[in-house]
Amino acid sequence: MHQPLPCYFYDRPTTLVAQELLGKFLIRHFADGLFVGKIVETEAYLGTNDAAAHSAVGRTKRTQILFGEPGRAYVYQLRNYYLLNAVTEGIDTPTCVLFRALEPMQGIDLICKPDNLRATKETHLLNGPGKLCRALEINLSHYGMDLSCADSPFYIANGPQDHFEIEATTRIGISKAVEPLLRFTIKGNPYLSR
DNA sequence: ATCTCGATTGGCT
DNA sequence: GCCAATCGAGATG
Repeated sequence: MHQPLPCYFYDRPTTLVAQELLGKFLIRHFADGLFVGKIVETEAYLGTNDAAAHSAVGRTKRTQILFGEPGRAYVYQLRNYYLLNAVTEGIDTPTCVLFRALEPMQGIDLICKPDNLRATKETHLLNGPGKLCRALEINLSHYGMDLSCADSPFYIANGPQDHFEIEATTRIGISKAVEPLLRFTIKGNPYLSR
């Protein structure tokens, strides 16, 4: 029923993919059931021409997946947290989209683990790139995972045909390439970060 | 081996 | 709004 988006969905300009991922579903398989979250906030990282992108300095062990096939998961660690991205565009184009916030749609009881109890409000459970990975148990073991495969622990699928307005703002938490409007949100959605 | 820094978060002023 | 926690990647020696 939740059909994964094909890998060619990601093989397009990253700013477009970042906007089109809004409203899509992230499906997470847990042993106890299925969690579904709607993507409500993303950021585009444009690779070689983007000083804020990890791949701006070139190919490293950490960033190698960005140079490969679109539709894979780029996961990396920042302090105590993991952050999830989807690789976009073609081979040797090291671009990606960061998943920054989800609106829970189904299976919210599956993610109310001890680490998340402090987030008493439902709107504060998945409203940040580190928080959503913690809640969904996403970590470095998912580095390079195929986001277009229904057998993966999690993948991206179409959501409902809702109408919403996309708002573009500056990206959060970076010190280089601050100006471009590469953060995209579903305008007015209550589950956004910040 | 050592140093610097960060696509964050939570707590405090 | 400010700041510390905390730790691996990447750069440098």
